[in-house]
Amino acid sequence: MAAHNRGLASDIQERIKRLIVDQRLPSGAPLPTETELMELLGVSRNSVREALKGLQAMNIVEIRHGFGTYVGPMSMGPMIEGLIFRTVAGHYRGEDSLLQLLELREAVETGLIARLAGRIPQADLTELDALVERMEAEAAEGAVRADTDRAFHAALHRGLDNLLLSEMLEAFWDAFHRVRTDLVDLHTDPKVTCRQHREILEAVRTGDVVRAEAAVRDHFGNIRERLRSPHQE
Amino acid sequence: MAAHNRGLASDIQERIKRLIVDQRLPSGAPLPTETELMELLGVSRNSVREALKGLQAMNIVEIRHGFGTYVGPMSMGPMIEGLIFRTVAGHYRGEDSLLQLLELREAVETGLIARLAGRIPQADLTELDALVERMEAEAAEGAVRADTDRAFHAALHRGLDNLLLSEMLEAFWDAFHRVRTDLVDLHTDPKVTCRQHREILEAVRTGDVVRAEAAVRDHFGNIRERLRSPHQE
DNA sequence: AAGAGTCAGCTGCTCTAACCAACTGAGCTA
DNA sequence: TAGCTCAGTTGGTTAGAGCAGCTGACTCTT
Repeated sequence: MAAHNRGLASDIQERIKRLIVDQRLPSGAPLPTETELMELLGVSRNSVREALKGLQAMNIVEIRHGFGTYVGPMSMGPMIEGLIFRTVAGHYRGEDSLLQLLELREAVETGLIARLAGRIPQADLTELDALVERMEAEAAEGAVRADTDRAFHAALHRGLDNLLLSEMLEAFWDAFHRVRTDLVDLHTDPKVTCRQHREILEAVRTGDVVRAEAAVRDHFGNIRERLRSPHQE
Repeated sequence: MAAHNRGLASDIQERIKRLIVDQRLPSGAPLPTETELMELLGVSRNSVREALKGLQAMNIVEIRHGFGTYVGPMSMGPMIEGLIFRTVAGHYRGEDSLLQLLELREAVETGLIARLAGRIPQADLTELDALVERMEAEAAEGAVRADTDRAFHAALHRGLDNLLLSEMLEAFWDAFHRVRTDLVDLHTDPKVTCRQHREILEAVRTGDVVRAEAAVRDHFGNIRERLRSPHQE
């Protein structure tokens, strides 16, 4: 039993969370209505709503106006928002928050590539081939679309069969991309980007762990260099 | 301008976030009181409070009863809670959520160790030595305290000079530890754990990248094996 | 009988107004 | 001067009223 000194709202949140865990409610399952919760927990409607707002912010519950309250997907969405806000706020204060975010991505992807090398399903390899080709076509026309880069990294990690890891990586990518487009202009050379993605793909295809790690480091190192110099306004 | 169709509370949250970013408010800076926000934004106190509850859940604001509302530390605290809840809920539904969490930690720490090898400040090395010794003393008496393990991993990554990374790793550690102690019993051999920590330390001290990576993988691999077999009730 | 429109009723959303509880700091007391 | 008290400020909680979105059954039309 926690949250005894931290206010009623926290207490209610804990009780609702317990309700979900104890009853093994899956994502999408309906929760009691506000009125029911109010009677069930013996608190006012307002307190119930404030508690739900907190849970909603963490994607633990999902509230649909005029319909009901449901167990949320518990995705990493809120973390993205939190990361973005933290990074933006830090950036404006002169911190190197965007660089820190990039280093985080680099650490995870570097740590994973060894496990991926030589173990990617054929289907995913085919998709990655198509993505690199699309990337090269887009590069020839000027710039690589953000979607394509995101899809490449997502497809790369699909073979891990680890939903948490995939979501986390996509969250980091999203946060980085949003802040990057809002705040700084990186001027990466699209052709270099393509070459680096192809290198990563070939390395994991052949199962060459060392080469794969080097390729990933190279890719991120490229962005990191661009990030270090020309971004202070 | 976003959040026009997602309710008043979201709208208010966006406006408060903008207030923080636009005015470059650092963590700990005071925000307007509820009454002031209510007048400033032209909404009822109730709506202001619901919006603040959401921001509080993400550590973007910090509310102190009878004192005021302040810019929050924007730490990873909420993410820990979210991760824990997600992992616990997933575990009870029969998913391998705890294993996924461990793999996430493994990925990050493995990806970082190469950057650390040979570059750890002498002061941190001294502290790590002391921690391993403490760990060995505790192992001799039965079991290694969780604090000690946490402190080792924290000290290891201090040299990175990346607050986001450090906080994220500690968040992962905390979430894993909380779920592990609540849900499963791993029965790791304390002496083996000690040996693995010492191996990691020696590898980074000598700057041997390959050995360091192997040591980290070995350490996590050990826990991973214990996790795979005997945990379904 | 089949389709479209309407409406009652659920649901969550917002507001107002009052009072409770925690903390601070000025002023009083010893 | 040290400590206490208390008024004022801030957030916490409750209550009740009315608004707004969604669903599904009912009705009217074809």
